[in-house]
Amino acid sequence: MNQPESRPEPQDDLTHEPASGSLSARARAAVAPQSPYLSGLNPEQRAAVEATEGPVLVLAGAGTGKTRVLTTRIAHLIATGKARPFDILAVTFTNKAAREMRERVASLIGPVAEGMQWLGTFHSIGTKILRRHAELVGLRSDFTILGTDDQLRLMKQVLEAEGIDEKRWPARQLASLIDGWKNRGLGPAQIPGGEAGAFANGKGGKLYTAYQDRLKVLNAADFGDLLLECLRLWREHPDILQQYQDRFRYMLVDEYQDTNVAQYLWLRLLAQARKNLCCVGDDDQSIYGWRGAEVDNILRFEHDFPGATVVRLERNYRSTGHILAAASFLIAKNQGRLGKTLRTEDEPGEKVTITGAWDSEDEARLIGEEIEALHSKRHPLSEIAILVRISAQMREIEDRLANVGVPYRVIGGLRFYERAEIRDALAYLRVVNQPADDLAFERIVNVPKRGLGDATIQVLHNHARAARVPLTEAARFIVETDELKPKPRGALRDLLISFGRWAKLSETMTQSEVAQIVLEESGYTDMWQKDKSADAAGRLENLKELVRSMEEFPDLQSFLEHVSLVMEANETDTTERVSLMTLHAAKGLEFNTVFLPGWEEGLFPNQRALDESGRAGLEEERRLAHVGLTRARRMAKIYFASNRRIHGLWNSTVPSRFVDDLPEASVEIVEAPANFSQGGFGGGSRFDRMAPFSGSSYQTPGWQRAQAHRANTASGSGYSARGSGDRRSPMLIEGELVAKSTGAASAFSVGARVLHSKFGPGTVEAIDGNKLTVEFDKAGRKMVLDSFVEQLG
DNA sequence: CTCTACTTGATTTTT
DNA sequence: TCAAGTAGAG
Repeated sequence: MNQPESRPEPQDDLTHEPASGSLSARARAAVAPQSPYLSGLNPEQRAAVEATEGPVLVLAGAGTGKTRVLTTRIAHLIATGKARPFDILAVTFTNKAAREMRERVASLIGPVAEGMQWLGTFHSIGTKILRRHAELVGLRSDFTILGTDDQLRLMKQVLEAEGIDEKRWPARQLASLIDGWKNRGLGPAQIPGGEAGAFANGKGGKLYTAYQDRLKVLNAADFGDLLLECLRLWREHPDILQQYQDRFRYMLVDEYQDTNVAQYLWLRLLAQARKNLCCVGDDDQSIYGWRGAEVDNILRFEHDFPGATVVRLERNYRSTGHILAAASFLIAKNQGRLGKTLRTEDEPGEKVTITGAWDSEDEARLIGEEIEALHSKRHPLSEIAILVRISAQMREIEDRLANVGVPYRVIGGLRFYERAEIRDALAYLRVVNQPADDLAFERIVNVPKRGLGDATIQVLHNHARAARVPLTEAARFIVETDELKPKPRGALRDLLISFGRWAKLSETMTQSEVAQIVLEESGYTDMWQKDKSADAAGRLENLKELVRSMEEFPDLQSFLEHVSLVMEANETDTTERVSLMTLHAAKGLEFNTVFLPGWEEGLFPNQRALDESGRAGLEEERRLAHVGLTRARRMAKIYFASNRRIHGLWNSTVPSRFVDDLPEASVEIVEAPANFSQGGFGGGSRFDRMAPFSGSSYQTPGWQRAQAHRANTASGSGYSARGSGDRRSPMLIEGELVAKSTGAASAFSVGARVLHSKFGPGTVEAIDGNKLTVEFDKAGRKMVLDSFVEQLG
């Protein structure tokens, strides 16, 4: 929700039966035939919009007008009188998507869209429902929504109370375990026997129960609860479920491939009665399996909802031919998919380019130069994006862009409300608003430093637990005793007095005035003003922004609600900048030109994804590659580096297998310009003469070998340019290695002892073509090209 | 209680 | 490499 909870709702909300035969409805239906909103749709889109009754699955490939279908469908339901705005449940994953949907519906049907009170994220709608029936799930209607940091703090308390060593069994791990259960819709009583014992010698289940109990005591819910408790509510109170089934005459879900089991169950319960459920998604863009999303939900749809209408949107309106061909060819390698074939009527356009760099620094340099060139040809910087697999790749690119003076902006990272200063400020306000909010109190009791450290907190906890009262109350008691030393005792008393005073103020002043005063008097603003680190100024700015934004809300309560679910940085920055973000953050966006660095085995596909999830992991990585490519409208530029520093060590790398998954006809290999400025040999000097890419197939082993060779040349000259003491002449190495890797199979065998020029001696563990997995004595396990090592002995 | 020196370990992230 | 989080001194 992007508006405060106080929006007026019709009183008859849950009981009034919509009169589908009413005069007004019939009148609106009569207008429908002219419906201008349908005119621009292609036949498939139109089918998806007009199939209003029964279950509908819209498989919407990238750039096929998914949002358009969704919003037009809503407009259609309303305009034809089939539903009133508040009869429609429309769920998204992000607030941004919800906001955009609301705006676009409004642009189609006008301010009537304002009446769509059930348009929002799963979590905001879950919250709304829970607040109405909070008592039935053991909460009060003003329950607090916990962020991840509060969650972790609470988790630590639970571990401590159970006497579990937090070093051996980290709270983080418990948190992800419990999150996993919640994602699967499992309450403490429902976790499978084997899994309950997965943590702290069989205490997993017990800890989950204890955690849930603590949440209830604190009158709090974490994000998972916002859905899970709805499920419990509906299962235990079928009459309430029925109210909502009646209420939501039509249901729409965006990004259905991202739903987890809990969300699926949530939707299924609601849709059971009327079955007017329309899910829009793209199995090829499912990239959140690691946080509980079940691609299966979309693959299973027809089975779960028999008789479902399935509409495929395959006409792409975004990308040119070659880009689309590359993306489609790539994703076709995946097994577990429903299968779509994207097509475009656009021109073929430019081929997807693949550029090899010597190392990551060189890669950043090449990208920087390319951007400068585009910029000088008046390509807008705001239409350029650099999409990386992991955020660690960003630094080097940022450095380079900053160096050459290309303005950029990093998208993603911490949300506004996740920043420490915002969470701190909110914690103060939470305690003012609700003195029993232990988690908030604990967060700020010693921020800024007041001399109230672990020891004091421990005393407070003991008292609070013994007397079964909140920390603030325990504190009030303790300052009257002499249990604490004079210094902390005085500090604690002062703090309590302040909180009393602020609470009084909040009765008469507006919440932003109160916030201003609280931040001043607590010394919090002072703390950052004294801080001389680079980001202190920004933090103060954020605090100001927080206070300012509070003015829009009727009261503190509704502000806190808004902020825990919705708040984000306001992006008013309109300057021309290149966007830098992770591939995950890029989903749903599009740019004229997209740079895709780091296409190397291990990095992308990410080794860890492969290790942890095997083929499923690989396919998700491939979908990520597909998402990356389909962000581009006119140009997609892939890069790989032959050497990359990982965890501080230089690794030699091989190009990603995804490069080989691309269709040759839509791809162009670009020879990176020689890097004279670094005094190197120029990775391609010899290479150029050999012209290995002029041949027919770059997908053959021959191309692989060429890459191997290339990697060699690059590292050889690269290292000698760095003067790192490579005694052998690069040219000589080249000769050796070419000879070595020309053979069909690797010259090495598993168990062989080898020597690598960078990593030293090691043992070959596995062989995959010319790629060796070697366990190095010092450097650990690495994947290297066979051409990089010498046989020992 | 706080500050500094050290160990440790390291994707992707919305709500 | 480098950031975050912990252990021990002041």
